[in-house]
Amino acid sequence: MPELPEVESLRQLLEASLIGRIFVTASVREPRLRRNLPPDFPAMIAGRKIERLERRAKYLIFVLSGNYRMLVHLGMSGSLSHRQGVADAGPFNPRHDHVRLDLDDGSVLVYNDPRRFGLMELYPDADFARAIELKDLGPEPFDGFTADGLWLATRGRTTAIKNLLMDQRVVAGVGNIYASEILFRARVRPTRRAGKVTRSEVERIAAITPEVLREAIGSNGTTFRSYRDSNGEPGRYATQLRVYDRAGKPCLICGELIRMVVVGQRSSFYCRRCQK
DNA sequence: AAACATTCCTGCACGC
DNA sequence: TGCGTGCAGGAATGTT
Repeated sequence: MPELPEVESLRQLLEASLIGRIFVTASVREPRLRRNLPPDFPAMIAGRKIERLERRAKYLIFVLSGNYRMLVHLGMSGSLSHRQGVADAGPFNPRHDHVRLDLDDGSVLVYNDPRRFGLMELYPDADFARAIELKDLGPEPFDGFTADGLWLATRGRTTAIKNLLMDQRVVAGVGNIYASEILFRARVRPTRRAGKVTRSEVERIAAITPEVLREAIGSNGTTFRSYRDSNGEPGRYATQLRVYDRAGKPCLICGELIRMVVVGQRSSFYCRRCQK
């Protein structure tokens, strides 16, 4: 499901209702996620209070009492829903509700992920700093991502600029949908060799990246197919997408028909007149 | 029925 | 040769 805007929207929503809550019990119906959930997962999380909810790239971080953290990634198809009261916690989807976390106020947090590309992991704080999931991540788009950094990352590179924008070591949180959106607004074709992108284009990309993500967060993200927030509401940004999934439709700027091209095995969309 | 909001791993080519 | 890096492709998986 999620790129940065969807995860951040989820974080904000969950934060409102989850801070101060305590995990009472946990049940694991299907431990086989990207990595297997360990058998002691329920025992390790029980009794811990949620002190803060943070986000890094596309990861959600539950800061727990007793110096523990829970890292959650939603992969392609994951979702977290927070349901008030056990009574309306069901009916659970028997196949894809993999983890159920019961809280001290009777509410329930459910992790659902059909394709199971996602991740849930508990770390003692001491190990968290070195968590392999986080250690190679680049700067956050709103904090530390600069034109200079992107310029350096592109020099001498022959891969397409869109691949680089989706490389989590270059900037953390941009995925397939927003990469197309960002490059459309920066007027750079997704297929351009990264090393051939000019300094002024790099500056446009670096400036527009946080703008697009910020706007998407403001709309609670994009619901293209299945993403729902923790209340089951779809994101509203889908109606504001300018090129993604618009192949064959007129460019909103010039009317030229939007093209679809595969870059790095992912569908990419662009306007051949507006984007060089 | 091909395509998919992600990440990780492999193998090959190239340069030192 | 051996090692490091960049890049492309594939795999994990269930739905629509």
